[in-house]
Amino acid sequence: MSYDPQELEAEWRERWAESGRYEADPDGRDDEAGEARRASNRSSGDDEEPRDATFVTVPYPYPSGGMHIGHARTYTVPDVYARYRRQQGDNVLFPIGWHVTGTPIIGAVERLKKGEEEQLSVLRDTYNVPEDTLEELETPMGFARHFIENHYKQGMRQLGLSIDWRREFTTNDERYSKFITWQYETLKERGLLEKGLHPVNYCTNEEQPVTTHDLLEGEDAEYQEYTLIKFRASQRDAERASGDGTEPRAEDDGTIYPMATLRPETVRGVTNAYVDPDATYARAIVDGEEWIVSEEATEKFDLQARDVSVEETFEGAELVGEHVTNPVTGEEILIIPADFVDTDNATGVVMSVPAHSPDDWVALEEAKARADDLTEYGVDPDEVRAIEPRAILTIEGYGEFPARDAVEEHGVDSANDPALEEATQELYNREFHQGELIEEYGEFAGEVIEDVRDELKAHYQSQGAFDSMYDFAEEVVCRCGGDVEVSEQETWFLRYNDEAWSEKVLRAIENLDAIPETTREQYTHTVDWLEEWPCIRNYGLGTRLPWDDEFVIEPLSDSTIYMSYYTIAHRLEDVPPEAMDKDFFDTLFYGADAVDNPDERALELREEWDYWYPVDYRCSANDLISNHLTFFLYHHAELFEEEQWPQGITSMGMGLLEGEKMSSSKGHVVLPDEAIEEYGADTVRFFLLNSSEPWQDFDWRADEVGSTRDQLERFWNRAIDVIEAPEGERDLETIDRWLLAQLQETVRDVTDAMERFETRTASQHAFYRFEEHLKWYRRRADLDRPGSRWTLRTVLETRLRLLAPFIPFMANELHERLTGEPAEDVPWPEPVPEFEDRAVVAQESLVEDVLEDVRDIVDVTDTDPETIRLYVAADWKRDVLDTVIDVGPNQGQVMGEVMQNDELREKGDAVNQLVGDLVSFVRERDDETLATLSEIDERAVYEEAADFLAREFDADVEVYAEDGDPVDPDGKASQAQPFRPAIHLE
RNA sequence: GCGAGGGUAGCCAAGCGGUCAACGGCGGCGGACUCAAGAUCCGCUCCCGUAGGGGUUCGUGGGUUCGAUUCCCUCCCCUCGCACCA
Repeated sequence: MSYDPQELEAEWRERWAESGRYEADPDGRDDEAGEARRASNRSSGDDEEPRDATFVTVPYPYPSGGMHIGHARTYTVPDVYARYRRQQGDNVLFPIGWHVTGTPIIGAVERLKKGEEEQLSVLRDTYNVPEDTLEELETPMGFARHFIENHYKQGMRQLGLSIDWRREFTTNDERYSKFITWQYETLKERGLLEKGLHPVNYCTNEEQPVTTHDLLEGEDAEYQEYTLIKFRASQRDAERASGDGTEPRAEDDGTIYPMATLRPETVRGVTNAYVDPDATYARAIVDGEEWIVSEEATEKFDLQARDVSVEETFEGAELVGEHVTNPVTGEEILIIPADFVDTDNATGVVMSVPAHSPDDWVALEEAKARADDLTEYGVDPDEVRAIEPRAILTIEGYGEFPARDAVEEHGVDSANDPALEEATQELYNREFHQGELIEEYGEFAGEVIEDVRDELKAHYQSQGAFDSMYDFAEEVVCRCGGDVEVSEQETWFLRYNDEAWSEKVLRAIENLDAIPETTREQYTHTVDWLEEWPCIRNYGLGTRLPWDDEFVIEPLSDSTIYMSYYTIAHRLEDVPPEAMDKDFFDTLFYGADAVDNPDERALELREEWDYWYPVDYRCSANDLISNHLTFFLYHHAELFEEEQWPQGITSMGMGLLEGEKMSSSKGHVVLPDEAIEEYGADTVRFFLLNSSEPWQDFDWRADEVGSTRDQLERFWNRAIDVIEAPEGERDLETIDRWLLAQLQETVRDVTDAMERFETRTASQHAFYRFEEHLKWYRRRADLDRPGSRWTLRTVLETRLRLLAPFIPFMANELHERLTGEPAEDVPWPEPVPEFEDRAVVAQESLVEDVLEDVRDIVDVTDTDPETIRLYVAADWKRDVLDTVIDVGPNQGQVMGEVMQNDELREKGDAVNQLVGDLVSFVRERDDETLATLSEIDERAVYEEAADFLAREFDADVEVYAEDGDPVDPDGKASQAQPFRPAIHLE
């Protein structure tokens, strides 16, 4: 009966689907499927004891594309745990749903409808969507449905995931929306939602907010908050202007020239300003003040919720030569022209801090060099040449003007030198972390920038000297071709920085089983820096904001407590959506007393919710810790009682394909159904769970998957041999007991590992490590003996149960053939005390040691011995060992003790040497091992193994006692030490 | 920069104070079986070695210890997250 995974797996899938094997209902709430199942389930069939409810979840898939092998692991990890807990006797619920909220699916559909080549290629080539099906994908839910049904669901079924399919839903379902509506109404009522302004990426062409996915250029661009330093027009210019007849720009000192910087602390180092003389600037009334900024900037301010009216526009050249006053120092500075000014960046009026900015240093040098040319703008060249850098901080390792040092050190020779960028980066960094402000900064003097920047900024902001704006550092373009700017929009926020709320979450984190443990700190850290979260969007699939249906609740905000929805999702058919109002859910989650007139149906559902909740384990991904998983904790902490808070979260690593990141757009993915077709589902599962622990990254390498498949096939063939051989009887020899002892150890190791989600360790022990034991056993034992056959059957049965969570198809099939029942229907193994035997394990390792030593000698001497003589150490040596064990591994003390004995004293140096060796021997072993060893009759062990060794080396094997007057041609016998026999080959 | 994780033999990867030249897998080499190939089984796979031995190793440089791959510190390098994106 050869291994045919396709056929075998198809049968089991069929069987599971037909019997509703994984449909889980609360004990006591029986349906027919549950009855039938329990009747066939030995572990929980007759005894009355209720099973523990275990609830495992995994983030519902987002079907904006197909499923790949990385997803396969994500969903198989909880499946393995679910299967394990079922064998442990638990009632286990593992449900799944579909997340369609937000814009990615809509975006994908749009791109498809536009006929974008890249999108078509992903659909056609990566995900094998048939040409005539493409049309069905042209609506968002049509698109989602396709991937749900043809990819995810199919992949999950093929993998053998033990999902209760009755409970699936999408987040666009009417009833689900009712549930989310309840959630947000409740949060609003509790004051955890807040309305406010928030910066978003905004397409100026489409006139709407856009997501990262919508961007053509600048996908990685992040907007920054610039500080605006509000320089004011100087009186002097007004006078001068009226004197010489040119149009005065600054009629009075109320006109403001906002200059943007990311380093507000440099305000005291500004020596001059730059404008682009050829660009267009504007005089605008901004929030009631008169501002001079670039024309582009007026649009930005308008988008950023400021009240802007442009009074007039003019050339930048008109600003050149004017003077403005520093709002902090009161100093006047000169505006000069520069071609490097980008008017589309921030305000288009640039301040210059030559002492601390290599860019500005170089620019000033160049400005001075061409000062004479500036007369054409009416600028006095001497005034330009008189501009001196002004230092505002001190930093170790630099002179008065750090920018000059940086420029010199990096050998920057012009404004276009690439080294300038490097010099700037380095200096900005160092100044930020090490620079100390000079005395003029008063309360901030002597402080390191890093510590006071925010405070300093707030200080001047409150005085009206500073303001702020958002802008990108690079150009950002929408897929529609439109310019993307930062806009401030009215939005609703979840107040994740609310102190009382955060406190509760921190408590939830404390009590959480965070796997691996190192993630706990990441949760705490996230809670610490999390601010308000804008929880709505202007468009997308999902639930409308209950009190303003212009907005949709965004994906990370409608997926925080949906695990509770699984508990009732399959029983809502008879509840009309309109009945699912606030009272309904209050009753469901808070009980009959929570409302005046509790809905009977809700009360009934409440029992099931209560039965399954809390979530025992959520298996998720590392990169979701800082948002989804923390939000999940937030909402549970607020909306549910502490007993219903999540018990555990397992964070998973990501997947690589042949050492590289997977990418569906490049077609660099492996689809589960292709992999399953090629290798079988058991192989795919086993590879995914065995090649690394869940939280580590894994690497799908085809040749290793292939070799995993070979290993499983070999396992299958051996198992079939055992199953088909006569049963044998329990008539055990030492080597059988040795194998059974190893089996108990394995059961223990595997169980411990499973409890900690260590799927790699567990499957390694159950499979590979035990294969090593079997390898040895096959060499050592006579496999035709009835006792051996009994042993091999026992071992196989236990291992199949241990492996059933990993390779359920094969393990169930083989177990059923062996015992008449599938492995999943019998209990998880426990160590059998009768077979635990440290002594037999220790003895066997002596045999392994001797085998290895003899082989070493054979190799080194390149001989083929006819006779192998083993000499077991003399009794007195054993006595010395006992002394070392008694006294402890201390050379001096042991010698003192040993020298009391006249006989030993006579042996002199030999004893000293022996004690030295035995001291390290003892030091390297724990007490239990030593105790086990001291019970062993070493000579008997070798005598029993003599036949085996003779077979291995095709030689005669003689065992002697060193002190029994042995045949000793080369005088080797005296080399014997306890547990290390002397060896002679001839 | 901040937070987290990691750097182990040709590759992947375990070990996390002594039993470690370091589990296991892949690849490579040799042998058995076979007409042959595949599969399977056995052995070898840092260097040296005609007796089970010796030498040098676990990113770098220090330190703690009788003893460190394992603990502490320095530095270098890599990966992930840092938000309104699922």
